[in-house]
Amino acid sequence: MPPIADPPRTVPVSLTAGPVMPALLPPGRRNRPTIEDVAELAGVSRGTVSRVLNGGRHVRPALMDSVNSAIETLGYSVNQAARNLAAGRTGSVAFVISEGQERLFEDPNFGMFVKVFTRELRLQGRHLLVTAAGDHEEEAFLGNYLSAGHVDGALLALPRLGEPMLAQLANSHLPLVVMGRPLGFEKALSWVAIDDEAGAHEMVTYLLSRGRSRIATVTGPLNTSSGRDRFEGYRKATGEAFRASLSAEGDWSILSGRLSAARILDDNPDIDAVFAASDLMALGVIAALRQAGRRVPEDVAVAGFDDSAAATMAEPPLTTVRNPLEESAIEAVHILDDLMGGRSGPSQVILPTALVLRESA
Amino acid sequence: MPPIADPPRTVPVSLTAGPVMPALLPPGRRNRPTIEDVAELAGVSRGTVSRVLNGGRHVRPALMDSVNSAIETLGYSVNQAARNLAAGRTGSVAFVISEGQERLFEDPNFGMFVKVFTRELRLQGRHLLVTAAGDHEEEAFLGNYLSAGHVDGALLALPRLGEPMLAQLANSHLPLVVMGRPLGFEKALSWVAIDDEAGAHEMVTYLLSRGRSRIATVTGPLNTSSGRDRFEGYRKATGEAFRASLSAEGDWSILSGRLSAARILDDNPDIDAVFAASDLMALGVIAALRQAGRRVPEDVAVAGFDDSAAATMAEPPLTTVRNPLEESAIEAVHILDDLMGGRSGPSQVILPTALVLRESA
DNA sequence: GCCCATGTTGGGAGCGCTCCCAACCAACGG
DNA sequence: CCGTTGGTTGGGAGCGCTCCCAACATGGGC
Repeated sequence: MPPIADPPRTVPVSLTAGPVMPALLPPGRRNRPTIEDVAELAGVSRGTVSRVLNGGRHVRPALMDSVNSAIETLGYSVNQAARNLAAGRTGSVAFVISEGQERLFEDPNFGMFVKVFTRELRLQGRHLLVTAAGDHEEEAFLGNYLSAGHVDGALLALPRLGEPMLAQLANSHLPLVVMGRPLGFEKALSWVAIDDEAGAHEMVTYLLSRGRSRIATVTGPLNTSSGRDRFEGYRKATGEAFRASLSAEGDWSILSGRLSAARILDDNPDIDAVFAASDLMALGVIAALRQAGRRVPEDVAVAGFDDSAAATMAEPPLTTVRNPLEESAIEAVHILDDLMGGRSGPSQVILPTALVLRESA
Repeated sequence: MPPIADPPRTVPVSLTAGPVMPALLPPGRRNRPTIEDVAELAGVSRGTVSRVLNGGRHVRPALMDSVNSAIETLGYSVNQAARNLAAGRTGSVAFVISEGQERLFEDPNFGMFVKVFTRELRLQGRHLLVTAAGDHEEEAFLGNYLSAGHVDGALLALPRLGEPMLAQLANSHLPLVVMGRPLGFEKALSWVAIDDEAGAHEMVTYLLSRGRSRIATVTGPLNTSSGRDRFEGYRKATGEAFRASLSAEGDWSILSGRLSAARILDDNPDIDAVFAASDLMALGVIAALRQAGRRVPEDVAVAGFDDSAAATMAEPPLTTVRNPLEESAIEAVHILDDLMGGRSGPSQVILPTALVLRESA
């Protein structure tokens, strides 16, 4: 097939019914039926079709039916760009994460959030935009981008304290929902969190009730609210028995669990339980314990937090605290919807956790 | 602050509060400067600004500068909805995954793809829409949605053979790029894959060269091209020594690695190496080996595939095959861009792998 | 039977951009 | 000097929708 340069602009095509397409029509345009086509077929006006499309208020049932069947036969679906332009919204919501650690992307929570956000948002006809700020420069850029009206709202997962972006966005008038408790902005912002402290407290109390008395802990990063709160739960539950040398700070990862447990074990060979603030760290703890010749759970009980997939796959299966991630995500999207619709002011939700008993403790 | 109805069009507001907004302005609209504002400030026409915005062809450098500085001072940024509507494209690209296994979302690859796709697409002014089809009904819905012109193109991660959606989409005229080799559509579609077979072959050959002679393998799912190809590489490298009982099929997960290795070990207590088709399965293999009293790598060498984060964190660190995920993702987005721009037809890319030697083998 | 409240319906006026054509300009050759 | 060429510029005409208002039904109360 020889390449043809500059085909004649007007091609004298013989009668092919329907509009002859210049073949180079921008992708996506391709004769999609418009609201006008639907209106004509249904014998109503544009306005009525639009009303049906938006819930059908003030439309007679009979008309609704004919509009709907016209939509069906034409295979019509609304053009989001047009809708967004006319309605003055963008139809998309940002999922903002600080990518301080590359690792965040390998975090199962991330995938879960993306999945649930996407699904729930689509029910509202909105899109999810995943945005990550690597360094501070990107962060500033992102802040501007978000404030500039490219999105209708944002879901934030900025776990660390004192994130500069949080302050910037909090002042931007953009509807926001924070995943986790945003320390310093608890009143001003909407957020969805779980009861980290209660969950940790319950777990440690359980351990105590099973006769374990020397309980160590590997905490999450103490510059995150979850890290702090879970530690606080541990601290309160241990009460008088609390000793600083029984705790070490991890970073949620398997490796940090192993290292922290090894360190604790050096100074406290007599521990009989370890509460790890995440399942992954619990995995590391078990590895360290084994290496030190301890049996789990006979010699040392191990408990995790999150009830992630890793918990069931562990050997032995992990006793842990259920972290209702999916519910959190759904809740967040609903709150954001209300916020964007001007239906409510800042609201906060704290979801309960639950003990999940398996074999490791 | 009393609400002000209909503020005069030009308000000499002090810098603090910004423009006084009529409170009920639809979200996202909020007085964003338009292309017209920029044109006025720069003393040119709308058309010229638009040209600058789209690359600046046919615009005098002097004008470009003044337009750009007007953009700067106004903090203007283009309204995507308007641009998309006028240009007849949607500005978004779908990332389609079959969610046969819930697990996919916990797959680090998923996060990596989302991240890289998002980043690269944004450079093109496009958005990523993550879409997953759970059951067949959702799948049909999704197929329609995609074909209906809601996106300009799609990136597909449908690893299993004979995905019905693949056939549907392949006929839809929608620009597509498949991640991995789409068996049955190798010629018709664009795709980006890695050389699974060569990578596996190289690894097994390496194991052989180190004196290991009874090499087992835990394969990936054999209804995926990667699963097949990696197995094929193993098979060819083992040559005459190949024995069916030395292989077992896994599903990429840690657990399946452990179970498969245990099974192989039962029949073949004398193996001296295991090639697992994924790092996660290699982790499971190591666990099973340990449980059976074998030392790694002294008694049995273990090799993985992917060079994921899990590989470095393993104990001992995993010898594995590097899977250039990020490069694949970038390549896919570029190919899709060319496809959407009508700049090229279907094209296929196979990226090379590389041996990563660590301590497990 | 008339009036008003309430519930529907039609269609004009944009939303902010790109596309495209006509108008313009400068430089060049004849 | 004029016509021509090729690069630049302005601005009209939409893209497909929502919003809103005026017009029109309908029905109950008087």
